[in-house]
Amino acid sequence: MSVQQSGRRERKKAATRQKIADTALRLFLERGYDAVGIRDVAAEADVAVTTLFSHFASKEALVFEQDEDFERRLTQAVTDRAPQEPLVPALRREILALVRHCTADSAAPIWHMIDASPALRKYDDSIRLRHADALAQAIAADPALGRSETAARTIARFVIDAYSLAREAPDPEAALDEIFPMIDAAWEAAGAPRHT
Amino acid sequence: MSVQQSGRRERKKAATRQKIADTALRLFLERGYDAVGIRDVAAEADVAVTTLFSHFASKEALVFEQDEDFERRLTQAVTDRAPQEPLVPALRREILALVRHCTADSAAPIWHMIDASPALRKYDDSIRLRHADALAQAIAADPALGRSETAARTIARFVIDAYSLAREAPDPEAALDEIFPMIDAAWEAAGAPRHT
DNA sequence: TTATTTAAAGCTATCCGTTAGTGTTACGGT
DNA sequence: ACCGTAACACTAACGGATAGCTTTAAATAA
Repeated sequence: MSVQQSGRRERKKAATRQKIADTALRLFLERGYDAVGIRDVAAEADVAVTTLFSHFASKEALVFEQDEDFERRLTQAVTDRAPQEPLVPALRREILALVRHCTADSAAPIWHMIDASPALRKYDDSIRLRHADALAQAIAADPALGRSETAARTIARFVIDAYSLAREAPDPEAALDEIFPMIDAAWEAAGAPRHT
Repeated sequence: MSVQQSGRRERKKAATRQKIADTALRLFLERGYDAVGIRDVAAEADVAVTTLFSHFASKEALVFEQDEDFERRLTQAVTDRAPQEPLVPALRREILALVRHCTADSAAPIWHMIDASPALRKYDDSIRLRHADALAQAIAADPALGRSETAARTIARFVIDAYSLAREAPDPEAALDEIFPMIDAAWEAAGAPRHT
């Protein structure tokens, strides 16, 4: 039961996963998401359909492969911020970085594809909501903030809203400039139940 | 082209639709959403599967039959409010009524079923987002409010968040008491670009 | 080394939601 | 009475996803 980190097995598994993801994204961008079937992806990646689904939970998940650290980055923006740095600006910085990342030219075709597919949009929405839950937990867990759990959940949602609103806005950074003062005001209005 | 409201045809169509919805909801509550297939519902309602799908766009839509006026009620809360009544309290009243409606004992089993099914939760989330778009339009269309389109979209999202957060909270009304002051602060912070 | 265990991948067959194609019935307008 | 068409039915299939079982090959024990 030695803890071999880089056995051949795990490398091969990771390679298979990567090959599937790469193939899928390539085919999706070439022919369109709806025009490519799971069987096409599996055949082109030279794996069985069951293997594909042992690596990815659904067809949509193939597209959001890279997006995995979104949740981690947001929660770390809360937990790893400088001592006594206020919450909202820290979150704003991270959201700005994330929005820039997904509106960059390199990511544009992918997000264009997502926006064009109802199934992908729906999937994106639902993972964002799960991210909001994680963010809410991180906020609620910080005793220095001293807000109720409801306030934490609420602000977490608002921050996720900021991300998706900015992503869809014609000028994402200007949208954030407008939304975050609103979030800040909401956060202040939530008050600190006990701060003596 | 007379506007016959109660032709036999339309009555029969409505009856068929109602029978399908009733049958579906009954079977779902009896045996569980996942344990009942579309073919089961169609057989029990004595219609063809294709007929079922000509009345409802998806299996999930069968569950949200009643919930159709959600969007209309919210947008009307904006457009039909008393002259010069501020926006946020009007929205708060309506959200409170909607939350009470869906947390009432009669609706409890349905919402329990929804919360238990990932597919239904996802569907619910996505229709709420579409409702937010409609609400944003209603807000942006009111010249008396004088907020930017981004601010309108943002507040609309926040209001929808309030609904779903309250619905899931242990004490929904207390949650609204906490969330709406935050929304109000956000709305005030958005300011009125031109009000002279 | 050889043997054993176990994780990864494969194959087959199928379920289930959903849709296309094609009729058939019966209501409504003329 | 006639015709157009809306509602519904039937068959067949498509595409995503899964269950059950076998095969391959890496890790570990002997």
